[in-house]
Amino acid sequence: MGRPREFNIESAIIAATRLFITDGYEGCSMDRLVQSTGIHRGSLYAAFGSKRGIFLECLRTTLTDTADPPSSSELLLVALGELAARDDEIRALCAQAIKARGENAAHELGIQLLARAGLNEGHV
Amino acid sequence: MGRPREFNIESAIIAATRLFITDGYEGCSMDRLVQSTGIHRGSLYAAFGSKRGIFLECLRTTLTDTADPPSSSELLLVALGELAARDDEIRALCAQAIKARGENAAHELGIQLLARAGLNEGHV
DNA sequence: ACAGTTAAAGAATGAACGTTCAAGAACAAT
DNA sequence: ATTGTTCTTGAACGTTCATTCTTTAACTGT
Repeated sequence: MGRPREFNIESAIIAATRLFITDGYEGCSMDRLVQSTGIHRGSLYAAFGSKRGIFLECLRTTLTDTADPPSSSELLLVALGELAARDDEIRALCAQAIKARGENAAHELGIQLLARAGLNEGHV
Repeated sequence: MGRPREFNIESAIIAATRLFITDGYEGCSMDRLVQSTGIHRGSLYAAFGSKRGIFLECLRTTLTDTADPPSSSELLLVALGELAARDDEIRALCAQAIKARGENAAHELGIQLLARAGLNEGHV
């Protein structure tokens, strides 16, 4: 029933995740999301409801699907830095992920924060 | 020569710093900066040149004036999370501050990141 | 063939953004 | 008193933002 969906929602999430990681949440516009996912505005809104909805789905997928913590930390970093303080649902997701990381979660996040900022060990 | 400046530039920096810390860089609009510093648009632009100029001055002041690292870490966190990767001048300032913090800079930043996100030890 | 339903497509919407500008006000120097 | 300079003030600018809406296309069931 109805016209079939032409885009793959999973690859859209992957593309959006990549963009959120490189540009941050506020730094990433819907225009860029439309452009980089290859999915049109209306379709994105029909599928996710809002920009926040897209991010939420990316975060959920990343945190549950990704086996090794380091690679899922990048989006977690964005969530913690820009969204968690003001968004209960996102904060809860973050809290859960951090608890799962155990003792040195803070240390690893700090390292990743520096790496993301372009401040790797030694070379300024 | 000329009309004397009526506002105190240092207290403007303090007010702006507070706002940047609570709202982040992108999350803090010029409207709110105008409102919370009590200085009018034109005057802010005359004094700092741009929104980035305001932030840069806040960061410089915070990093050099503040004796204890923890309290200056909050703005550093904002700089690292939103600006450093794309802004050479800000990245250089951050690099210097981090070098000065020594070995466990990353660990302390991670802790502060979690605190800022509202994820303090234990209570979710 | 024809409803009925769902997706694609992108123009349109209004609010919010950072920034600039023109007018007036307050001072020093002549 | 006049000129030159600097600051104040807030309206206005063009752009970009997230979101909505309308139209058209593609499919299923009758």
